[in-house]
Amino acid sequence: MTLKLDKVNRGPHLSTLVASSISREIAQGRLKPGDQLPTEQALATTFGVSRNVVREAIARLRSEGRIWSQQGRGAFVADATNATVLTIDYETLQRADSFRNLFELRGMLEVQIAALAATRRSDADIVAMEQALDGMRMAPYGSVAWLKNDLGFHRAVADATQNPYMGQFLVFVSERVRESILAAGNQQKSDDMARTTLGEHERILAAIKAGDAKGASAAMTRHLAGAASRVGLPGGDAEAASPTRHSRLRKAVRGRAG
Amino acid sequence: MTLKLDKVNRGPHLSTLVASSISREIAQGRLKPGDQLPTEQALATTFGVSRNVVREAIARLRSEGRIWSQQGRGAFVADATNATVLTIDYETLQRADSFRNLFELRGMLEVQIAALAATRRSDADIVAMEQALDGMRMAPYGSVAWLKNDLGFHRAVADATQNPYMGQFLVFVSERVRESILAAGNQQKSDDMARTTLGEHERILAAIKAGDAKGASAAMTRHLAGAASRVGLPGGDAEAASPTRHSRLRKAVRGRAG
DNA sequence: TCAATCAGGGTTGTATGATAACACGACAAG
DNA sequence: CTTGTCGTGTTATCATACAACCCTGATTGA
Repeated sequence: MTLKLDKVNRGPHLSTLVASSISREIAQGRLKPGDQLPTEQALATTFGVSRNVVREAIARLRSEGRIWSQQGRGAFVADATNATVLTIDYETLQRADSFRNLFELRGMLEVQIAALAATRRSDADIVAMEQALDGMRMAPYGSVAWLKNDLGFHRAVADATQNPYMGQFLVFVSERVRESILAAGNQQKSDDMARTTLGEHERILAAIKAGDAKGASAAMTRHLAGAASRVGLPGGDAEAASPTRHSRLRKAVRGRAG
Repeated sequence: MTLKLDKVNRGPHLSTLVASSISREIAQGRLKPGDQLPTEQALATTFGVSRNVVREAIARLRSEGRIWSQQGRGAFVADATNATVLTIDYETLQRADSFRNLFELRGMLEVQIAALAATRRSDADIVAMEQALDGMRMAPYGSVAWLKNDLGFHRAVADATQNPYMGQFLVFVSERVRESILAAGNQQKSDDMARTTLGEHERILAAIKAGDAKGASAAMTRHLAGAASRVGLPGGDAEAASPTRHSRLRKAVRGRAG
């Protein structure tokens, strides 16, 4: 509760600043689970805002499961596991290792998603992937349309698992990865990259189309390694999360609908 | 915008009801991305609440990335990919296939997390796992303390990957799995289950301790298959997400090897 | 003594009105 | 056609008031 908000800072809403400020107090342990927050009035005066703004901030934290409040008593910090939403604040996203870690997590998900998609994909899923691929072919590399279709392809692969949470999680992680790339700001593009990336996508699609789970995850692993190197990351990390290292244990998974 | 809130309903906050109501409008497609929401005043009158309540609801939706607003213009529905937080509402959680899908996602994460943990774990990570295991041994099966230490063990494994997002995601998914179990309400417990579960954990720990990535993921796969059957799910589902999909191996494992 | 009741202050939940900041179109002046 | 101004509508914020509720402690009654 030390931060005094500066009115000159007129970027985000005041309630956002208050919320992230309280959030930081919790994350850094100055407010522990079970602790009672200062009263809304007290928060309003310490932050130099109206009680209304404080209430909007608290409503936000409450919806995230970070705090809970009871009329007549006050607001209290909730247990960490009570968090009902998963959020990565921009501050964390900017840390140097954030990109690497997020990329690793995404690789973990995506390599297995590709394998599962190969065994479960429907014809409609294939069509969605091909449409996204066409969208990438027509857009310039790195453009908004390109990125949109790139994400759309990966989303289509995830949806082919017939598990809606796969797509939800993958898109979330992928968006965070993209943001952390922007935060780092180190990216160069070339026509060669476009061709390479498209080829990687095509190989993924071919494997999924053929119902080849092993081939799909392998193609995805290669794609992620390539993507890693394209944004200046040693490609070995994506592979560490891939099942390729357990290849002896795996068998070719029988395809379903041909 | 058809719902008229009933004041008699005094469970959650009014802002929560308004937020979920608008949220539903978006989810069901009656409000599409780019659409402008009614003015705060209009929402207030249609919902029969004060403008203050509407603002708290909007603050919440804005923090979730579902809408964005600009002073002097209005509030607009954001693109689906703009979601800055990952949230699974209780309504979705109650659906019959939710548990199965979440369990599959968790398995995907956890099996690879186990392998990665085996190659990266520090001594402190091992200590944390052993502490959680001790906590499980002393608590009655299914008790709050037991569940807490169970989650603690899996969290310790995830933290052993030295990637903070692993634990963050795993805990989030695990909590949703637990909630969906509670929503389904089908669980029976026995002392035998406690012993079996503990044994599964011990084998995971042993493999991680030995730095055996292959063994760790295999042990985790077995554990998840066992956990699935304990909550009345065909164990094959967890296996579908694991890289050790191998029916012969599974047969050999059945009946507590090692 | 002990238990029940009640009054009071403090806190959150909600309502209401007002003002500032901003966006946008209409409209007149050049 | 361009530009500047103004009026209107909307969000962002402030300030105040009241209702609902919790907690505590005093009062009361047995």
